Formats: sequence, C-alpha cells, structure tokens
Amino acid sequence: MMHDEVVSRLRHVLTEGEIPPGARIPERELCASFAISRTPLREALKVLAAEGLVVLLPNRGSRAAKLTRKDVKELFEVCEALEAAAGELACPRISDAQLREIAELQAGMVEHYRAQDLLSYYRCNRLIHEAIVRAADNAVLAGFYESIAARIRRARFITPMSPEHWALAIQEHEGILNALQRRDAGGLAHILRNHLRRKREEVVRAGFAEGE
Amino acid sequence: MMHDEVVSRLRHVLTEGEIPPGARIPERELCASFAISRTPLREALKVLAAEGLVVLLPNRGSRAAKLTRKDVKELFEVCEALEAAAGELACPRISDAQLREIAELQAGMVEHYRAQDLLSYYRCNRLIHEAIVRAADNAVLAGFYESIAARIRRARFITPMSPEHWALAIQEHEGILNALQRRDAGGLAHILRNHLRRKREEVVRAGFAEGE
DNA sequence: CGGATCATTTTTGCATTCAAAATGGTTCCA
DNA sequence: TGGAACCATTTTGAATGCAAAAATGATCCG
Repeated sequence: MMHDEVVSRLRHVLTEGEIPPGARIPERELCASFAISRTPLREALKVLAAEGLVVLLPNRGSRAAKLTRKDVKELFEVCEALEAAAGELACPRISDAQLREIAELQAGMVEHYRAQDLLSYYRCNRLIHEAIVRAADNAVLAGFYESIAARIRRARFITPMSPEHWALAIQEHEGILNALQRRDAGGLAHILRNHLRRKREEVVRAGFAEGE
Repeated sequence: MMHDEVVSRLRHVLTEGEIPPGARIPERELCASFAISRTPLREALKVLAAEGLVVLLPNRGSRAAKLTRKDVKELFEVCEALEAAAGELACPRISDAQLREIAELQAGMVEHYRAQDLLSYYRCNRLIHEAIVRAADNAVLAGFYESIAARIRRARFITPMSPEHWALAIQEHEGILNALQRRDAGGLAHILRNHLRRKREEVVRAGFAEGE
C-alpha cells in the first residue's frame, strides 16, 4: 500500500470512522487492519498530527484530536476566509458544466430540505461547498480547505439546525448560486462569509466542544 | 532529538539552507548531520511532503520542491486571503504593545529603505507581516501562513524590486500601520490584499519559476 | 567508437528488533 | 485495610536488517 493511501485511510478512520475524538489510537490494531507494519503507520500519524487531526503525546502514544471551543472558533474564522477567497476566484473561472453541477446539487438540496432529511441535506451542502472550492482551480487552497474541513466536519455537519436557520441557509444558498451565475465575485464572497459566520454562531450556540 | 525538532531543522535546511529547489535530498548525509537514523528523518520528510516543501518520488527518493509559475500564482492567491483575514482579525485584537512593536519595525524598515539595504528591508518586512498574523491570535491561521510563507519565501523575499515598486511598498506599509492604529479592519484587509497582489505581479513579471 | 545489455552496487521502503519508558498488578508493611 | 514500593508486561520511539527497485558501470557487439 502506498504512503498517501495509508494517510487517507487513517484520515477516514479518524473523521468519518470508528475512532472518536480523544480516543487512543490503537497502533497495533490499525497495523493489522491495514496489513502494514508500524513504520508506515507511524509516518502517517506524524502527517496527520501536523494537520491537527492527531495529537502525539511523547512516550504515551497518539490520540484523535478533540476540538476545543477555541479550535472551533479558529477553524471557522479561517474557513470563512478560504471559502470567500474560493468564491471570488471561482467566479471568473467556473465552467458552465460546473455551474450546472452546482445548480443540480442545489435542487437536490432543496428537495432534501423539503423532506426534512438532514443527513442528505448536509451531504448536498458539503458537495456544493466543495464544488465551489474546486471551481476556484487552486490546489493550495483546495488542500487547506480539505484539511480544515476534515477537522471541522463534525461541528459543521452534525450540529442540528433550528428550523429558522435551516430556512435561512436555503435562502443563502440561492444567493450563492445566483451570485455564481452572475459571476459576482464580491457579492459571492460576502454571502459565503455571512453563511459561514451564521453557521459558526449556530455551532457555538449549540455549545459544541469535544473537550478542552 | 524530538520529532518536531527534526521537522523544523529539515524545513530550515530546505528553505533557508543548503539544499536548492529540485535537488535530491541526501537522506544518508542528513541522518549523519542530525545524528539520527533513517526512520525519524523519513517521518519528517513525509510531513514536509504533505506541506509541499518536498516531493516524494516512489522508489526514487525525495527532492526539494520546485515552484512552478502556477504554484507561485496559487500560493500568492491564498496568501492574499490569509493576510487579509489576519488583518481583519488583528484589528480588534491587537494589543498596544504589539502595535508599538510593529510601529518600531516599520520605522526600522524605512531606515533600511533609505539606506537601500534590500536584505534588511525584507527582514523587517517579513517580521511586520508575521507580527500582524500573530496579532490575529489564531493558531490555525498562523500555521497555514507559516506553511505558505515557507514555500513562497524565495519568490517573495528575494525577487529584486524596482525603485517605483519599492517606494510604493513603503507607502502601502504606512497605510497598513495607519489602518491598524485606527483599527480599520476593512481598510486594512483591502490594503494588504493590494499590497500582496502588487508583489505577486512583480514576482510574476520577474518571471520567477524554479521549474515546471 | 557508440550504444545496448547485463552484473554489481546503492538506495529505497518496510518489517523487525531493541532499549527505554510507561502501565498494571502484586506484595509488603504500617 | 490502605497505600507505597517493587517487578513483570506492554507500549513507544528509534536503529537495524532485509528484500525489491533503481542507478551505476563494465562488457560486448555492430
């Protein structure tokens, strides 16, 4: 198995998967489940530690990182800046096909909203934001965004939404699509910023924190 | 020696130091010079590869990354967004002591400009930008900024400046300090963005690229 | 003489090993 | 009985060993 594959599999285990924040990372077990030795696994652990997904305790192993309130605040602040930048860059660069893709995702998302299917809604939502970042056509930005998104995902896409916020979010997304179609970079950046800021407030209000 | 220390020593060797972009990274030699074995060195290499400073060629070792024109463009785009965000966040958060520090750096920078001492000028310049990021009090942002800055440093702080650009940069820095003092977040973000954009144009015009 | 081919050496990536540190459990004594 | 001290076990971090791949360079043939 290739190095990058180990990293992304481990990332998956930590973000989507079986190891909850704060839990000890069972080196031995993961080696067995990935069918590799400790050396490449430990290399991957160091990479994810640099990303902030893993904390290494000297001589005491590694644990899945827990998000503190401050982490959430910082991650949202940077996420705001990155998504706004992505929006601005995407406007002049996005292709018609990409626009169509986002419009379709948006339609699907509205459907899921109508059906009050939060999980599917969040999936569409996430895909839209990722599509905008992709449309910005900037690998560095995409890499940072992916790294932030991986850390913040639980806070961002799991926190339940109030009906009012949900309705507002839908409205904002209409605005996002509209600004993209009009290639209104400044407007899009502004909407994205507000969109994220509101989400952050909701998350903070929900008191999200995995530990200090 | 601790893991993080190996990473930062290696980063130093790659950015400030002896290994030019594109050059092969002599694993064996570095092990000897750091007095460690290959295992911890290779862990550090993977971390820096994830950061983009090192490219790993499967079965063919690692090399110091070269900046392509596209890399430079992308790095500047993200750097713009991050510095602007840092400025906005710094305005309400910066302490008087930090403001004084920046004012002093600025004064020193102007001195170096008068003396036409480009190297010292760049050093002050860099310290100012780093101080602003520090004043934003956001560890995630600071980490990303450091990572970007490490990669872009050669392009940003080595490209020679035209007399006109240099004079303009000094003026812009006055504006930066002024906006900080007035806590004008929006204004500061705007100036920082233009400042970086101009620098980027200069770098692009100088045709900076270490290879494709 | 130039270029292809194959043996030799070096390098790479990973598994294993080893010493040091932490953990857990048992014993011993107040 | 409670708790400190001690020892066995496990886990960690790093060095070493090993097989496979790549680089080197010596030889051979046109």
